[in-house]
Amino acid sequence: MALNSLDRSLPGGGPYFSAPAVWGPGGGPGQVLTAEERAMLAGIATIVRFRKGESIYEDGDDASALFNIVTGMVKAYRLLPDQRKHIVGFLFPNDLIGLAENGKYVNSAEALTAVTLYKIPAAAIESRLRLHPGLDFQLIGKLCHDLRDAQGHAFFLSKHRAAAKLGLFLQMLEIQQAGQGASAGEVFLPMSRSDVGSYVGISSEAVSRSFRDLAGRGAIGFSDRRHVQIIDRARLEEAISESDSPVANT
Amino acid sequence: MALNSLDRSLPGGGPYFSAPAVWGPGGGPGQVLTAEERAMLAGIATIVRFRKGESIYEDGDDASALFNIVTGMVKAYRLLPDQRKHIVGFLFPNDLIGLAENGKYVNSAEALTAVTLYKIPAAAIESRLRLHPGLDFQLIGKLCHDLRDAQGHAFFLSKHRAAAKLGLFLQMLEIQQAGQGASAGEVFLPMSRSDVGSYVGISSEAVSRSFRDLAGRGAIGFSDRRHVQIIDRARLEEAISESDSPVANT
DNA sequence: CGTAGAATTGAGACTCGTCAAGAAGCGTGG
DNA sequence: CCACGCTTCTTGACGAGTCTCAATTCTACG
Repeated sequence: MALNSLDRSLPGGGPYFSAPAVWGPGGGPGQVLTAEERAMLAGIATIVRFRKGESIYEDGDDASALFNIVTGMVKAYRLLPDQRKHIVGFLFPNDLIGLAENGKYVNSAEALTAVTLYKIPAAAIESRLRLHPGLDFQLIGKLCHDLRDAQGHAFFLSKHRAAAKLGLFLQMLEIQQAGQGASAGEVFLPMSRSDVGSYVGISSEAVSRSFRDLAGRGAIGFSDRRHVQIIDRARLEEAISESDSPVANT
Repeated sequence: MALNSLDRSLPGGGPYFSAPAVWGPGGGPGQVLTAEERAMLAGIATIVRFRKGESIYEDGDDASALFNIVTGMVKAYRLLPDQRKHIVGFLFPNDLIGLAENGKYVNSAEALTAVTLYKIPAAAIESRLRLHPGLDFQLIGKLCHDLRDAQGHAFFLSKHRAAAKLGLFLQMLEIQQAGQGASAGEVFLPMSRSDVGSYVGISSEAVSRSFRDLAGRGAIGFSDRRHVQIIDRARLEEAISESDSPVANT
């Protein structure tokens, strides 16, 4: 519900994504596409929708398009040799998904909620980038951002206590969702406990237990299995930094 | 020693980096800079050297330049609030380091060995990118590559057994170093046990113990604390996949 | 050659993974 | 609308693996 009270109704103005400046001093919150750039992209993009649980693309498929999320949440995962899934990230409105390597997707994406996206054909991308020099700066900025996301993910995993990982995870989701207009302190968890566990590197049972512990400490509260509210930030921070990750002095 | 028998002597032909194609079917091993592009970069780049242990740049500094490693190895880390270090990656010849956000570096870099790099002033980058449309494709490719590296890092951390993490770590280093002309099966570890532990998410003691165990199994051997050889790849693989990471079905 | 830091090794505590059972939620179909 | 069944989630008990603390050995550098 509260996921996109952002002023961005579906028939809206075309693809949209932004990211902090890379080299410049960043004279503002973020670089954004110009109106012309958006219009150009809108000309080649189409709107597609997926229901909860549907697959958007799969690992190894030919990368026919790049997607720009308008509404909803998506999980990106990679299939391990033993058929299990490793969650590499969760994606939100304005995110760009479907980056490829050598023309093939390198992971799979599935809708966690109903999702609306702009689908931008891959064939059109490269040539358009040449014509619109500003665009690739956007893309570079976006990639840098994704890179930091991945490093943040690694940071979760480097924590050893389950409660610390989940605390950071909740903080990340809250920041994301606050940016989408959700009420502060409220976090929506559309993904399963298994997905959370796979992302932060613990078992689904440990997810349950640690959520319960955090709630017991008064740091968070559940109105529903999928809706958490952050009650006491100090206690949450405390849980995150208690007996931190191993080593690291040198 | 064996780190750069690659045909790339220091007075060489200027900055050099390559990465797999992103969207195209990738008609080859990698996109590389054209001779003109390298010449152009050489015109604005200078060569700098650092001794083992010296700091190349630090988190929060103004991002004055981008660096391209010619020779040597570098560690990138982030300082945690409690003054400890979290290793975010190890970098090798041809890697690009010093990406920034809003004009500030987002992590610190330190030489693990004697290092030679091209220093490319940040001020010159943006304008040059506009003049040379091919360059940003390079950069985009590079970023995608780094992104996958970070995801690979996350993958280490998602493994729970220490031996598995170290096995993957050794494989990663071997691949890197083989590309630099090192003899196959030989891995050089210029970083401390603490650095390794911080990177793969275990304590330095666990690094010691697990290396010993891997050696005991006959998977690897040490000629020296810093020089490992991979003796039995099958056994190494075995150690990596024994009782994999937790959960992940859904 | 001596000292400071790194690496190794050992012993004990604690967390989390695994296995297993029960509860709760969701969708389907009557 | 309710009943049914399946999946997901929660909770418990046990065991394995790693962290911590601490002592010892090794290495590198002055």
